[in-house]
Amino acid sequence: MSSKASYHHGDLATALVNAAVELLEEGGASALSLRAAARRAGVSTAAPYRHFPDRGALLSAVAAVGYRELGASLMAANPTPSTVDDVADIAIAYVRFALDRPGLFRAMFTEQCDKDSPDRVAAVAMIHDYLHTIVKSAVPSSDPDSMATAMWGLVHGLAFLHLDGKLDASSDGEVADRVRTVVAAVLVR
Amino acid sequence: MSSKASYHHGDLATALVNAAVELLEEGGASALSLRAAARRAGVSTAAPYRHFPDRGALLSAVAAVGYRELGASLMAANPTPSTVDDVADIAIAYVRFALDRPGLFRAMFTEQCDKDSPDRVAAVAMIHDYLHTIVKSAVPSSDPDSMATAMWGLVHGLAFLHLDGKLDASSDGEVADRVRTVVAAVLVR
DNA sequence: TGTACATCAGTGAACGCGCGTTCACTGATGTAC
DNA sequence: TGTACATCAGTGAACGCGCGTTCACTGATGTAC
Repeated sequence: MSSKASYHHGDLATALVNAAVELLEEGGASALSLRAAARRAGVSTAAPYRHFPDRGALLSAVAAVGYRELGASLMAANPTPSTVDDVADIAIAYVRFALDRPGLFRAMFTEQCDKDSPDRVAAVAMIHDYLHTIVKSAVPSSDPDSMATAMWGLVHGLAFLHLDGKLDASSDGEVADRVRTVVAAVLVR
Repeated sequence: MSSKASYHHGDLATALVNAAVELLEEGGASALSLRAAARRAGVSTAAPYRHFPDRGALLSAVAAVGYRELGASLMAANPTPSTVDDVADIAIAYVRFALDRPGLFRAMFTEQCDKDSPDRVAAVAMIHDYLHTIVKSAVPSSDPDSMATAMWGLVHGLAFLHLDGKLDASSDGEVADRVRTVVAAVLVR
């Protein structure tokens, strides 16, 4: 943001995280390295170590950003869900996020999870609680906790199966239809 | 098997795949390399290239083995499922496979899928069909296709959420209970 | 049954690569007086 | 307002590493006659 081409960067930590997210989106999970992020941020190889103790710390920061953005996507899809169809909107948004930003999505879930990072834990909890609230309000059930976990498992699994080519993801519309149908099959009773 | 310590190995291709699976199970997805597999098979760095054109080919072979073993685990869990509880047995077996062999499971799903490998495609289809048959016979539904996809998505998602620490996987018994409860919440109607 | 030879499956050395991380350093910043 | 100095955030060169892949090679195998 502050485009001062000075010796001091200004906000290298943020710039590195942004760079890392871009790398993830362009080149997949394997494209993320401290060196590549530094390169993209226009800074020397050693500079990141002023802000992150090691590679894992950068990765945690990136994952935290990912969780926040996933949360925002879900809420944007349908701010006040009250029917099964509303819930399906959110399910579709979850799968879409994975397909639109596969590198980021994989980094969030596939890499080792350091329990240490409070940012990360909080972000995960937020998503879980959100799904919980939604399911509770839109899907009356005798066991809403299990229903919420089922919902998370279901959308998460559908996301990965599409991402990994086990379910056809070539048409956005078909993916959306499939997710909606599947969610309906499970929730409508 | 043929323990001839000769110049010619006998069945290097198989030995390399086995070595790769072991590496995956011991060190996770990052531990799999052509060089490491060669090392473990007791063979020179260049030898694998007599049997696999490149790293990806080895990976595909490994994935194919994984699919076959996953299929076997599912069938062993409950050969003739006819009730929702029987289906839950199979769901538990799916999640357990992921937790018991995380490296292999990740390699099967997380790595790039070359559509070329017929072994791989066939193995995936087999699992899909199997779940399909099970769900159809044990869970009457107006839309059995969607129900089968839901089932796959659900168990796949639960597997990854446990694997990545989003759901507590520290107790085998609790995991099994959770999976059973969630499956019941979705299937019982 | 014995020998010549093509083929196959290994060897080992080398290539270039990008990586994470450390080091002594230096330029910029901001605070105390 | 001006200056001395501590602190902070960079630099750039270097370390050792394991990787995928290629190369010219050689030992073992099996087939034709």
